[in-house]
Amino acid sequence: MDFVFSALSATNIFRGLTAEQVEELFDGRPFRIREFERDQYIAYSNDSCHDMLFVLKGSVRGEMADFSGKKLKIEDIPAPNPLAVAFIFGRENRFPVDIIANEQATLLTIPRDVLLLILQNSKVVLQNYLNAISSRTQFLSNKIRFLSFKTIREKIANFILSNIPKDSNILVFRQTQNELADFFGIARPSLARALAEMEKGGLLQFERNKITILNREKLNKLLNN
Amino acid sequence: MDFVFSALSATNIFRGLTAEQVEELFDGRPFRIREFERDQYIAYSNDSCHDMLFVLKGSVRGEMADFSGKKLKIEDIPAPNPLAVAFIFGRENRFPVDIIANEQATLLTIPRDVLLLILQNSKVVLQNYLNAISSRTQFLSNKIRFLSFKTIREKIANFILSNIPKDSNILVFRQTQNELADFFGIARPSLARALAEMEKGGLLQFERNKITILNREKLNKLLNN
DNA sequence: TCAGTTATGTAACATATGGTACAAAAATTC
DNA sequence: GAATTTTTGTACCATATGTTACATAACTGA
Repeated sequence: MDFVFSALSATNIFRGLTAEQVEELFDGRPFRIREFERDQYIAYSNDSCHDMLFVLKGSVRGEMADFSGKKLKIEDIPAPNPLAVAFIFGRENRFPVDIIANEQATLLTIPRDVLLLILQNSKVVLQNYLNAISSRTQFLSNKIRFLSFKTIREKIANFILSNIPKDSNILVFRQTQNELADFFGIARPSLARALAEMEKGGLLQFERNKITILNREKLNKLLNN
Repeated sequence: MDFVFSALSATNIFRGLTAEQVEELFDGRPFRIREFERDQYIAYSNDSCHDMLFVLKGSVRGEMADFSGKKLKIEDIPAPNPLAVAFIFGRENRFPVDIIANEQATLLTIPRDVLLLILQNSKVVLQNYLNAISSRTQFLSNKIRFLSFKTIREKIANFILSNIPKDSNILVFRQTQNELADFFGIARPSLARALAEMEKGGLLQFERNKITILNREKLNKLLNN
């Protein structure tokens, strides 16, 4: 049972506490440990969600099921990590995804009420929890902001200006053009073409995975036409 | 000063408490009231965010400033409502937007530490707060899901299947096609054309603002090509 | 060094969507 | 109910992006 608390103390939610302090916080309150086999369903999309889950061992994935039941997108969550932090609370507290074990996995289940008690009893955990959920919101906000750029050139300009060091005009990206194109949700040749056109237009120079900004003004302008 | 607590008790964060109970919770802890004129800046994008804000009177707006400083998008927040619930916590606790008064407005400022204390002292407020921030996450998740549909037909299929009553094949929408097109982020004639094509394909029938599903199968298929 | 593999640059074509325009239909106002 | 405004349906064209294909360049492992 010891490993439960030490695994928990390694999560972002209980960060800053020792295994002993975590154990103290639980103070004998109920939780459940469950084992899952590879490909076993842990929760179904649309299930209502009363408990907080932690992956203690192994890893699980979230699959977005669609109207006809076919799988769509995947998110992997390795141990030790909390699961769906934002879905226990909120108006529609249902799982938006199927949760499935990638391999033999150990999960911890904490009833929402117990979680609430813990949050009230530990300022550290409360702050960690708020941080986690807030970071997620901010992550999603950025994602939406990114998706709101319509043209490929806008996406490129946004990517460059967001990732380039403040004191330099050179950006070297680690991804391949293919990965970048996937990240942008566009086709690879379209990315190459757009870069080539921007080069022709005197905005930048590029060579494989190195971009040099030539005209920051114009790049900026692209983003608020 | 009474109106402060009664305004607060009308927000989703203090819902369920009377003005007196809210006052008790504050227990003399510090907060600040500030007045703003129309078009006055309340916070600048990228300012770090130490305090929670409540709009007590009037209304404010969030404007996303872009790299070159020009405005982009707008979100209106009327009184009485909390402001940027998710930005006080999290990794990058900075305002992602400029906050500007739409009219004469009264704002309440609560230091983060005081907020944390209140969250620990009131299970109701804590739960409300978690609900608020979770709902926002879920809202954003749905938004992203929606944005991930690329073609207009996919968007339409998703819209129909999400909004149609379970026991019926008829969807009547209140918006004009123009509003719907804006919501989808597409041009109005493109929406009309897509609907006409789907009608030709035998997926649905439509007439002004009434859509009848003819082939639910095919609509489903559109969403997981 | 060489052979094989992967990544990149580019071209030709197909297609989806945006922009514009306009007529018909419906709704609104007087 | 006539006049005006808004909404809808549709056509035409311009353009951005996807698709496919292929040649070249860079990388990788023996």
